[in-house]
Amino acid sequence: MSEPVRLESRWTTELFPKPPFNFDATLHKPDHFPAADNVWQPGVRWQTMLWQGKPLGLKFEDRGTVDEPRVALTVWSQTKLSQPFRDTLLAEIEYRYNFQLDLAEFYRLFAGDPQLGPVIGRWRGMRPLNHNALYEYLIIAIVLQNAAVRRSVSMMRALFEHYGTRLGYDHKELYCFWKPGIIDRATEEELRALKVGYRAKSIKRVTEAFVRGEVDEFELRSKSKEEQREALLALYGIGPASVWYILFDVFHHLDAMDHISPWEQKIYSKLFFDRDPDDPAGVDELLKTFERFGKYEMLAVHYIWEDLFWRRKHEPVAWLEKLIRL
DNA sequence: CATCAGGGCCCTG
DNA sequence: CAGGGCCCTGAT
Repeated sequence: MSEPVRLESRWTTELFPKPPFNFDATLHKPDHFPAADNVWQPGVRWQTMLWQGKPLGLKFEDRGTVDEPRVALTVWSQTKLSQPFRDTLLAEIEYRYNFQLDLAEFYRLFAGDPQLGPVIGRWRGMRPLNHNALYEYLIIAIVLQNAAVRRSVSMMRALFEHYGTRLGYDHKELYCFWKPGIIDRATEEELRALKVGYRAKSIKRVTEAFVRGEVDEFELRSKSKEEQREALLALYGIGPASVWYILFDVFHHLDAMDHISPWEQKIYSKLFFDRDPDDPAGVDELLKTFERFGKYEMLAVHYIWEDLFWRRKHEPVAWLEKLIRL
């Protein structure tokens, strides 16, 4: 394997998320599969990022408290970053990481909810976030389709190893996403050799749409949820399940709870109705119970879901283990 | 060893 | 609008 690209230039700044802010529960989601572009340990997250064509190595460090948040951000790069570049980078990070999200109303409305209230108590300051650009997230979504965790992990690793850029910074080596043009020049057969199966076609077609400039992530941000949904569904290989993830994670629609796949149905059914996963509550019944969370439907589900996976991180949750199949 | 279903999606009828 | 097929892989 060739030498990684060493990032020698370094710049440090500080970020001030809106309180309350829970660093670990925001920067690490225990239900996400591990990938070669990031590492987390309590209080620190290393994450690569491709911004305006430049591969960057980011390091976020918790330097505050839930009520007085302060995050040190160090950015490694190949060459010194200009002030305008730094400004757009910080604005992008603020957007993706949801640092200014105001959780006050959500907490006020649901602190007394018998199920959500205690979860909010445990995870005050947790917010949803997305580290990736839309294109990158679409690739992740494709790799998740019709595959269990282990397979998704191996497909993602193969893609990084073949098309990504290995970066060395802060004594870590991590992969950075590729520019769409790289995969646009690869053939479908070449992708299939990475054991992504029929997803090769979707990866090619989605990449092609970006290379042709048919998708503009920044323009989409200002569109309505329905317009975003329509634009995403128009992409080959992107269906309702992937769109549901993207509307919440990438476009921050806190109410986007409209899709329940069979394995998730079993888990929700146990969580919300304490039903045996082998005899789960119906999708309609589940969607109906989520309605009580109104415009925060998906945020509420996110809280309850993450609470479960954090619990699992500390001690195995017997009924859950057979449902997630590593 | 063989067969099968899966943390979707597309396409066909 | 229901249902078959698709790459692979692990489970049976």
